Amino acid sequence: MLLTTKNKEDLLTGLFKSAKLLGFDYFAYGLQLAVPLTAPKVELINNYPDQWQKLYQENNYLLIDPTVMHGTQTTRPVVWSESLFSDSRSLWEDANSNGLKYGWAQSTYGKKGVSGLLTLARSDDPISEAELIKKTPLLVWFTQLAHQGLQDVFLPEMMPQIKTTLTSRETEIIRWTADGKTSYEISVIIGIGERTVNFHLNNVMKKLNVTNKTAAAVQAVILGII
Amino acid sequence: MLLTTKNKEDLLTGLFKSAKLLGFDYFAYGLQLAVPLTAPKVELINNYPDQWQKLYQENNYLLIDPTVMHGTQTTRPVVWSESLFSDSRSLWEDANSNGLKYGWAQSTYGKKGVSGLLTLARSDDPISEAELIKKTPLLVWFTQLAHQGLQDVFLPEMMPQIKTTLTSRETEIIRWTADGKTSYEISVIIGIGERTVNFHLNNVMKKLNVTNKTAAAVQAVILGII
DNA sequence: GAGTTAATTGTCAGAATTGACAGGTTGTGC
DNA sequence: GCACAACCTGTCAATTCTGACAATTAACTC
Repeated sequence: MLLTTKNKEDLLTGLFKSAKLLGFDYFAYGLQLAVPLTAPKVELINNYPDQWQKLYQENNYLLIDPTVMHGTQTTRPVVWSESLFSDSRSLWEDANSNGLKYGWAQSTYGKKGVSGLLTLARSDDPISEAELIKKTPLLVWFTQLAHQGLQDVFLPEMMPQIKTTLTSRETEIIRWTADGKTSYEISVIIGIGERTVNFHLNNVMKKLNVTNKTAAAVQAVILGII
Repeated sequence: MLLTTKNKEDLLTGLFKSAKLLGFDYFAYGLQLAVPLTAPKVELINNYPDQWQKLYQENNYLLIDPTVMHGTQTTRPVVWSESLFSDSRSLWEDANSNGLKYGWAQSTYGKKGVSGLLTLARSDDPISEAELIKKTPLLVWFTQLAHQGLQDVFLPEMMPQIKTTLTSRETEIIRWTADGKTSYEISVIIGIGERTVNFHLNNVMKKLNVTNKTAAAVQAVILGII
């Protein structure tokens, strides 16, 4: 499996092909960021039938998808089943009628609040216990590889802030700010003018593309800068 | 191993005893919080000789301890060795002369920015490759149990904020705040008076024991409230 | 019905932040 | 020597936040 490419097309082709080799016609991956907190960005990548993709989006199935719920709770793999979808019958039935009958999903949590959910599915041939026992290690490994690869490709464009670097003074000041100190207090603590503190804070806000200290501090924490 | 007690004394006694059973005279555990960001709280628990504890603290060895450095980078276990301590000779020599010669350490990352580092050490009998192969699974398991137990006991008193719960309105408002919205903007978004937004923000700040929005939003993110 | 929790709104003064105008210093690498 | 990055400082107006004084309404539990 050659998943080391940084090229988007090649990566996706490789993933779809690998999914096929693992016995699944469909490959789907959802990448979710922690930000913005009030409406986290989500990117969906898959080779599902167009009609199903459309249905899924129109009905906002993402919000009630039990495999997504499961993935936010734990990184343990889960196999699609009648009971799993008991609280979302319409989703289950629509999926079935679009040829999505048997599936396997696992989520991953990364740094910087990034989480991913990989799903493999097919129309025929239920997933047996024996198949699971045999393939689980491969599937888990595949999940890791896919997560890594897709994150590398999609994260920079989904989260441009990720590339920001702060100078040492900026880091120092945003850290104190995150602890709740005012500009004046920080100026006393590190022995510079209050005006200078605000100057640095301003630069941090520009770099992180936000309009106030609060958002800057939160971003810095989420990005792991401080 | 009975590590299910919530009683501090019993837990420590149990841990020390278990360490002994695993072949180590000394048990040490460091618990570090993410907050305050500028001076993260640290709690050290161990049964090292008093003199060594004193030395360690006086010389601020925590800041240059290579096992600590390693633990912040990765959760892979590490065995004490001459080369590991090559950049901190005095620490290594002082440890040796206090009977701390052979050791094993592993860190763990938990939720809410909590991380722990468990160390097992002894004076005699080097840790052989064979011993490692045989004991690693046990040691890793022990680390998990110790981390869980110690976190349960020490976290509430180290991090009283952890018990805070916000009402749904408060959560909603602090989330928008963390995204950088002003009180007025939030009042428009959710359709209430600006005064009311500030009232709720005030309550959040009181609950989290901070004095401004910025610190409140950062706390909320770190605590996983939003 | 009494007590509790959550949510809402009012006013106002003092403090802090934000954005926009610039300009000067220090150290590093080519 | 010169470009460049990082750091430091100045003023000022408009906006925003913080803390302190309360008070009312709705929903739920006992």
